[in-house]
Amino acid sequence: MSLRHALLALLDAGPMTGYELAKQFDTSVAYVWNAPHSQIYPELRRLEALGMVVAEDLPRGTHGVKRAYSLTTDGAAELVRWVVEVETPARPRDAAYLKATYYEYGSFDDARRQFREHRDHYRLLQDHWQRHVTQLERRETVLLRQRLALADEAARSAIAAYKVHTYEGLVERAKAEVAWAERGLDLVDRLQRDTVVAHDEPTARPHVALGTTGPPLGR
Amino acid sequence: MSLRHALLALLDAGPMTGYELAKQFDTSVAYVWNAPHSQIYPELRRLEALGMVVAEDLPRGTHGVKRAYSLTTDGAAELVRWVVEVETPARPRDAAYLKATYYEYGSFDDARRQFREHRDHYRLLQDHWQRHVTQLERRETVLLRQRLALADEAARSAIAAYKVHTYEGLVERAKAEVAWAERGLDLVDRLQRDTVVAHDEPTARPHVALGTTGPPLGR
DNA sequence: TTACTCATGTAAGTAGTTACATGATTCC
DNA sequence: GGAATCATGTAACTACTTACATGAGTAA
Repeated sequence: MSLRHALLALLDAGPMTGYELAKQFDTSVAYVWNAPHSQIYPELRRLEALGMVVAEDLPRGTHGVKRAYSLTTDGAAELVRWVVEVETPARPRDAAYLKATYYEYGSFDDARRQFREHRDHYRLLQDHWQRHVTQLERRETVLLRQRLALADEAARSAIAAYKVHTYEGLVERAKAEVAWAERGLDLVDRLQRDTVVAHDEPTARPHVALGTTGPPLGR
Repeated sequence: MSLRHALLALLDAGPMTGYELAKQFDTSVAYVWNAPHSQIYPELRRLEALGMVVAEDLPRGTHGVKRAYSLTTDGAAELVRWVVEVETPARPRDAAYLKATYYEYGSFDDARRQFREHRDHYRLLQDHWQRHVTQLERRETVLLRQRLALADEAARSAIAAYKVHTYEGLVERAKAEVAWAERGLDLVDRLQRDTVVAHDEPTARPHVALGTTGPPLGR
């Protein structure tokens, strides 16, 4: 249940509305944890019911109202509890790698397309993450500044350093994915050189048991 | 919806019962995609209803029956369609990295514990994946042998090579995670050297807005 | 007879996705 | 007046988790 804790952590930088929180999930936090507003608003209501945040109704314009949420001591305690807690890691579930295991069902060109998409995707992510590292190092992000302004002198370097370390790790991860995809492209070239299969023909076909054409009942 | 396709791919090696499929998810496939039997049995029934697999009732012992599933042509077509399709990558959702962004809420010792757990976890995974690579290279896994036996001469090297490449990628990934955790441990040492904070004291504390101790209404 | 593996399910709950829905404010 | 942004929700659905439930077969 990390959405909850991501929200609590964001609110530690200061009161925010659901809309502002959702924007954070679209920008800075987005590349570590992603959540749509349809998940955020109900979760804020739950956190409020649990006493972990309090909402203040703020006027906007003449008729409008918005709700700014802030951390309570209970919310702060839950945030600390979560950070200290050692969780059992989530079970692996990687659609791209699962699929890569079965690229032989497509043609060499199909495999190449997949690897290229993978490479391009992680190049973009690498760029995003790298940018974020730079911003953190220069203390350019609003959220980090707010956190640093509220923090003890002694804590400041650690607050920034952990964030930099995390995003640097993500940059390394992205680089590894790009390298994997590039090695994949080389592999496809090698496989094709060693075979007579046309570049746009499936390399292998699934094996269907005889007489199992599926029920003629229609589906 | 990769569970479906993982099942179809596994069934391409030959007919299997739900139980046998679940075992595959506990062993070989487990470190790429994981699914409990409570998810597998209903999905097999759905695939049957869609005509993508057919079930055969096999006797076991004197009274027992078991259902062995095999691919239909529709199932095989769906498998190929999935492999060729380019999917939009899943939104990032990494609980460990999200938490690492906020290690300052714990003590230096807490951060060290987290990094050590991370390192140890990925060392184990690296080992599992490395073993699997070796087994694939030696053609020792049952599933791979069955696939190779059914396949064209020309396709054989590709079938094995894609799998080896995938698991080698996972090994690299695990190494990167171990390295990240080790750099994290170094970082904690450096941070501690530069500070007066005791090793078991929180580095920073969440900032609670004044007067927001939570509703006294109880929760 | 006891313990283990084989075998197949259901049920309740949580988390996440996608789409629908509405209205105010601000800036051009 | 219209478009973009601010702002807050609901509803239906899918995927996954955890726990409950049951029973046959096999080997010590």
